[in-house]
Amino acid sequence: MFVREEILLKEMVKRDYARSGYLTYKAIFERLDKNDQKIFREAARAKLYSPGQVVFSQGQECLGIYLVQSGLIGLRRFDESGTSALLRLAQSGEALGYRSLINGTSHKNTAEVLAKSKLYFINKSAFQWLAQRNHWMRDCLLSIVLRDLDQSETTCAGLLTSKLRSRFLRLMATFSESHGELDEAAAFRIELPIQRKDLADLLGTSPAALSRIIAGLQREGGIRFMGRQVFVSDPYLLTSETTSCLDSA
Amino acid sequence: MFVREEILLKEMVKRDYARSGYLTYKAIFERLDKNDQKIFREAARAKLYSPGQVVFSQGQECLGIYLVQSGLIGLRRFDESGTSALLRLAQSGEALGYRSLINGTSHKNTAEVLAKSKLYFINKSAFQWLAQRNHWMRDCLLSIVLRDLDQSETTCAGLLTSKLRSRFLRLMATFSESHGELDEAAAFRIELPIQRKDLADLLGTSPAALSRIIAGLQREGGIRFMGRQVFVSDPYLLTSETTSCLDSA
DNA sequence: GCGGCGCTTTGACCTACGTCAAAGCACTCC
DNA sequence: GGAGTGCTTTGACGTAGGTCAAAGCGCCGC
Repeated sequence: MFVREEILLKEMVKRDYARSGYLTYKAIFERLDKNDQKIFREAARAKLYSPGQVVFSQGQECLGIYLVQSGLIGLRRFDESGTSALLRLAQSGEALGYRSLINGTSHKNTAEVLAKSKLYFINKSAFQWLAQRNHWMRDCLLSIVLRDLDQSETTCAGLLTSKLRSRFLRLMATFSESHGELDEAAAFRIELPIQRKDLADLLGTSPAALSRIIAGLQREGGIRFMGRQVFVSDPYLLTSETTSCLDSA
Repeated sequence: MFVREEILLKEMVKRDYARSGYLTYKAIFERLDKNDQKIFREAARAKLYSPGQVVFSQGQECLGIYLVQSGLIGLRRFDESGTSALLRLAQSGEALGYRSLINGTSHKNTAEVLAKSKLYFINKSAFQWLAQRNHWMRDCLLSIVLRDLDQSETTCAGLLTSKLRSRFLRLMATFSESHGELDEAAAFRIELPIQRKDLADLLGTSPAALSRIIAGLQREGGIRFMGRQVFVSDPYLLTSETTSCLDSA
């Protein structure tokens, strides 16, 4: 049992590394030639945002792309009746708004700031100029979009088949990859980047229901929640949970 | 009221037209030069499938792409515990499996035949050869994937915020675009392309629950279900329904 | 015609989750 | 310090929808 945990943790760290190696705008920037890097740099406008601010709104015309330098942005979709859901989070290295820019539509989602963030803005024409001259950028964008699509379909599948509890644990598992670290006291420590309300929106539930799920998990043991800190003493909790709870029987 | 219905129906037909004008593999084929069209034709292998057959399975290596000539294919995702969900449907004109081909991964979904279908198979190397020589194909693929991503995010948002009933009505609305027609008796007639069981899988529910939703709608009036035929006498049903039923108050 | 098979509907029951409101906490501002 | 504000948790209650099993209903082959 102990050995298996060791392996699991190494596995987690490895995945973490793989994740950071993902295609980011920085990788794209570095592939530009000197001249285009200059164009890029001159076009980029840095701006600081604080929580609650809106970067762009659903339905707005797309004026350019935003690159997340630091912080955390949430992409939210509103339906006709005004209710909304958090579709995904964008963190350091990711680009926002390029989709609408590519196919010339208005923004499909609202980008809202969840934590103090620094973004670079690059206007439409500069981006298109660069994309025009660097054909390989299309390929990069294609693989980014493919990855996003796969992620979206994965969460879709989760929503179609799994209960709240399972989805929450899976969400914790993904946070453990991006915001987790080994801990001497617990086996694993996760620093949640967002508040309960937003966690709830990400899971399509209410803060109240989420709170109960958390209380339940804590009662059962293996995991402890203190504000935004999560201590996982049984890492299998995060990976083992499947839809039908067959393994708990 | 009557006038508004007329407008709505015209609107629907217009959207239907727009939909058929979407980027399909046929459009791509027609843009190839004579020589590449020949390569394309020679590489394509036609095959007939009947309901229940599996075109390719999740986890399998991707050997090439499939083009739907006629019929209907469902893309299904299984999770670790074996439960599955129908993520989307692919009909005439659409391509399957190109995603895994582009980024060189194994298939993420299982393609299952929902209605008697004719597919063309194009092997990996022929496709890559064509894509190599025709750079604009990347752009086409990019916009196809962007559209798919938007669709996926839209259903995701629906799952996060809406109740079964609303999602079902929205599904009917999309079917009305692809499989609906004006009808002299009812205002609108939809021929559902799939059976209840699959409808349920598409909505992430059980056939039993779906059956009750249908019975309920029928009791309230404005829509009638007879097997796979749906008669909509109040087209607003399909579009008006939003999450919180504010408008029914 | 009859039985047999898969799909769909119905019924009865139960649970997960939504909703609303109150109370508990943490943080800031005065 | 105390009041105010926003987030989170808890409680009480209602309901949508899951589950299982039985019954209805085409549809096919014989």
